[in-house]
Amino acid sequence: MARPESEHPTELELEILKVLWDESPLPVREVRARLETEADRPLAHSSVITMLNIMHRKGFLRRRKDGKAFLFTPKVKKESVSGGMMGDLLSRVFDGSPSAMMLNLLETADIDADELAELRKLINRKAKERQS
Amino acid sequence: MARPESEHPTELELEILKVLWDESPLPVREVRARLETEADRPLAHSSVITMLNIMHRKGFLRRRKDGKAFLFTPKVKKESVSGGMMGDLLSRVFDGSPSAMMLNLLETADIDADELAELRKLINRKAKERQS
DNA sequence: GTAGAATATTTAATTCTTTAGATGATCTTA
DNA sequence: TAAGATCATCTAAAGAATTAAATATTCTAC
Repeated sequence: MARPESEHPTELELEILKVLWDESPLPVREVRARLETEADRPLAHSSVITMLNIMHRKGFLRRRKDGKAFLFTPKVKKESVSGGMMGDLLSRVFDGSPSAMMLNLLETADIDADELAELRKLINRKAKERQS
Repeated sequence: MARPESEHPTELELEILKVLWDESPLPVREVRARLETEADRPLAHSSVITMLNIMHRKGFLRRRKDGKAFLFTPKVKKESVSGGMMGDLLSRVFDGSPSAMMLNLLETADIDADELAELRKLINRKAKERQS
């Protein structure tokens, strides 16, 4: 009768993953500090522990005891999470059409000339790869 | 102490919006039928009403009485919702870098030669627009 | 050894999301 | 006009997400 647990990280979970992708392993205390300074998310110590444990249960993190404290490490790669979330949006919003998604990106995001050149390069590289 | 209401439609809300973007206005009964056939989402009549009313409260839908039944119409455009969700992902996952997002799309999605050509065309068109 | 610091565990409160039963109102038709 | 169909409202249940207080444990410094 309720929403099933998402396979993708939630808002806060993603913030925590970002902290740990940037550097890990980290103890709770450190994760808490960085959430405050880097993500402007000041949480109580116990809140952070709760989240970290939930994420451990979900399989997003690895947890290892170091003395009396736990150290946390991401178990999922940044690329795979991004890819999963992109794929999700691609299928749910754009009915699986990459060019529809791309078009939206071009229209919505404010992209300067350098970025456009960069994008063109990416496409050319991809086109070359395909030929092999 | 809890999660704030999202500015973007949730999973089920998006399915309902898709139905209504495809054709509207529609009465509850019709929305229900299409959710079952098109989205493989068989819900009780009252469940659909509840959702539609929530979405009305959130400002996603317009509601108008037709005889004894209500007719529902989207109040938000497909492009604006897609754009919002893309922008959200762009900032939250790719730190606002469109080319990082694009790269991910190219790597993850399985894009054929025609799609690639299409994407190149989109970029060229955008580049031309920028010059004006 | 005792006070305090640093940890983790337990518990729970709040809001959101999803689902739907029970009930009531109104219309149609036999 | 009474029964059934059709629709809305009210109510609520249960899981998910977010936050944190209260409590217990263990280490450290005096």
